[in-house]
Amino acid sequence: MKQDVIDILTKALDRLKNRWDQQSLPDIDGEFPKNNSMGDFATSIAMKLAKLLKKGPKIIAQEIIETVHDLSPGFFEKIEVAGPGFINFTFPRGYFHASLKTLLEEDHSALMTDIGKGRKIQVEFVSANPTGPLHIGHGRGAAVGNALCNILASAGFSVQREFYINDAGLQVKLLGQSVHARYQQLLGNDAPFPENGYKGDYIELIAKEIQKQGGDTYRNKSFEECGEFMTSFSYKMMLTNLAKDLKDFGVIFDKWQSEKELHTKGKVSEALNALKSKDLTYEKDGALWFKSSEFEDDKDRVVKKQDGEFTYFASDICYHKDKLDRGFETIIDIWGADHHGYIPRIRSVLEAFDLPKDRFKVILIQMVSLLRHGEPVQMSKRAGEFITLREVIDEVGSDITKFIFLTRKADSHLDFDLDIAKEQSSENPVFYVQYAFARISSLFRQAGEKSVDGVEKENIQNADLSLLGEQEEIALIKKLLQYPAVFEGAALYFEPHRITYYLQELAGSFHSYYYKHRVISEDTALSLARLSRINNPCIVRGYLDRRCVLCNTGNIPHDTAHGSVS
RNA sequence: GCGCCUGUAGCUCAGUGGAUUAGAGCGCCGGCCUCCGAAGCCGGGUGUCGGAGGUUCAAGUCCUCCCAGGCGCGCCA
Repeated sequence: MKQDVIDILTKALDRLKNRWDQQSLPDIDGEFPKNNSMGDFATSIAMKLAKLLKKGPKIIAQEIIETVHDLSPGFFEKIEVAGPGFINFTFPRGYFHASLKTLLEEDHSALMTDIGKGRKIQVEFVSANPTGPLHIGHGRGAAVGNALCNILASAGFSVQREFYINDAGLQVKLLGQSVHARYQQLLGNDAPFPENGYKGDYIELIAKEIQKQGGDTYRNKSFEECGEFMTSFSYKMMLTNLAKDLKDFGVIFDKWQSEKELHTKGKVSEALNALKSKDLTYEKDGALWFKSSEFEDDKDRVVKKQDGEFTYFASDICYHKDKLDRGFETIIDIWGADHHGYIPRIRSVLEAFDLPKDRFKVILIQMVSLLRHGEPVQMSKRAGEFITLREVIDEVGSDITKFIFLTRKADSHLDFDLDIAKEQSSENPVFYVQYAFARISSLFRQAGEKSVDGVEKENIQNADLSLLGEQEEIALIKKLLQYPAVFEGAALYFEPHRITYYLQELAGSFHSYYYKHRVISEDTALSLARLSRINNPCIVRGYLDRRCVLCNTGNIPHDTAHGSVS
C-alpha cells in the first residue's frame, strides 16, 4: 500500500522535476493516518518541497495531484490537499480487494521491497561469559537479537548470528579455580576457595562431572598443575549449557567465536600491527596505546600493558577487525546497557579500519525488572538467589517470554511480571494476539464441520472478494496491507518491537470485526470471502511471525559436546 | 566532575526519523453472549509530552541549559 503510493509519487515527481528545474528532490515520506477522514495514506512531501521551490505547499500539492491523475488516472478514489499542505490519498474499494488477492496468492513478501539485497550483516548478541547461568537480562538480549536477525533475513539480508565467547580472560580462570577448589573438597582435600570465586551450585556440578569422568586423577594436583584442564573443561561445560538454554529458548547461533582462538592464531598482534601500519599506535609508559581519540573516543586506550599482556580491548579490536575481514558490510553488536561506555572505543576501531559510521550499530538492552505479584523479585548476586533464564522459561514458556521481551523498545526498562506472563489474563498482551489466532482456527474447524460448501482451499482462494465491503472488513484489510511498511521499519531501524505492536493492532482489528460480523453464515459466497480474508497469510502470518520473530534454525556450537549441568 | 540512556494519562509504555485533532494496554465506570471461543467487543480522557529557552511556516520529535532516576567513566574482564 505504502509502496504503491510511493511508486506513483516517484514517477510524478520525476516528471515535475524537470518542470521545476531541480536536480534532486527530498525523499518521499508518508504515514497511515489514524483518522479515516485523512484518507488511507498521507505524505508531507509538498511541504518539504515548499522551501526548496520557494512556492506555497498547497500549490505544489495541487501540481503533484494533477500529475498523479495524469499518470495513473483512476488509481485513487480521491486525492486531497489538507491542512498546511498534506496530500491525503484514498483508495477505491477495488484496490483493497485486488491487493488482498495478491496477498493471498503470493504472501506478503510480494508486497515488500528487498532492502537487504543479499548484503552481509552480522549480529553479535548474548555473548555471556561462560562462567554462570544465563539470567533474564541475557534472555532479553537473546530475544531481541534473534528477532532482529529473523527480520533482517526476511528483509533480504544475509544474516549471521554470532556468539562471542569470552574464554581467554581472568573470569574463566576464576571459574576454573572455583571448580578446582570444589573438586578438591569433594575428594576431602582442604582446598581454599578463591576470593571472589563463583559460588553457585553449578560449580559443584561441574566438579562432580570431572570426578565422574576422570575419577581422582587430579587429586593433590595444584591449580598450577591442572588449571588449564579445569578451566577449559569448566567453561566448555558451561557453554554447552548456555547453548542448550538458548536452544530451548528458540535461539540458535550460526557461529560461536572464541576469543582464545583469536589469541592462539596470533590474530590479536596481527590486528595491532595493522593499526601500527596506519600509524595509529604509539608507546608510552612502557605500554602500547591506540590513538582512539583521533576518532570517537575521548582518550587513547592501552592495548598492550606494561607487563606485555594484551588488554581485553586488544581482543575486541582484533575481533571487530575480524568481522570486517570476514566481509560483513554492516555490524550490529547487542550489549547490556551497562556497557554503553564502551561504544566510542569500538566505534573508533571500526572507523580506523575504514568502516563507514552508519555501518556499525550497538543496540543496548536495558535492565529487566522481574516482578511477582507486582512485587520486585530480589536479584541478589549471591549464588542461588537470582532467577535464571532457564527458570523463567520453565515457569512461563519460551514463546511468551520472548514476546514480552519484545513488547518494549530494547533500550527502555522492562517490567516482567511472572504472574501476568503465565496467568493468561487479559493483562497479558501475548494472549490477546493468540486469542485472535484461536478464534480463526476455530472458524476453520467449524466451517469444515458444518460443511460449508466449498470450504476447500481452492474455493477459498477463488472466493469473490468484492463481497467484502463492511467498514470493519476494509479496516482489517487495510491493516494487513500495512504489514510490509511496518516490517520494513523494523528492519531499517533495527526495532523488532514494532512487529509485536503491529500484531496487537492487527489482532484488535480482527476482534473488532469478529464481534460485529458473522464469518460463517447461510450465504456461502460471503462466508467463503470472509474466510478467505482471514485465511490471509498475514493474519495466520501474524501468529507465525510471532513464532518467526521468535525462532530460527542454525548451528549448535561444535566444541561443546560435554556434560550437562541440568 | 565528564559521558550515555530514560522522563508522554492513575500504572506500564507506543508515537512510522519534524507535520493534519498526542495514542494503546491495564486499572476504574457503564453497556454487549437464544448464533462462529466474553482470554472478546462498544462507550466513557481538561495529559503543564520533566522544566526553561531556541531553530522552524510547523517541535513529544532537532539544538542549548537545568531538574530527577538509572548506568558507565581502570595498563579489570
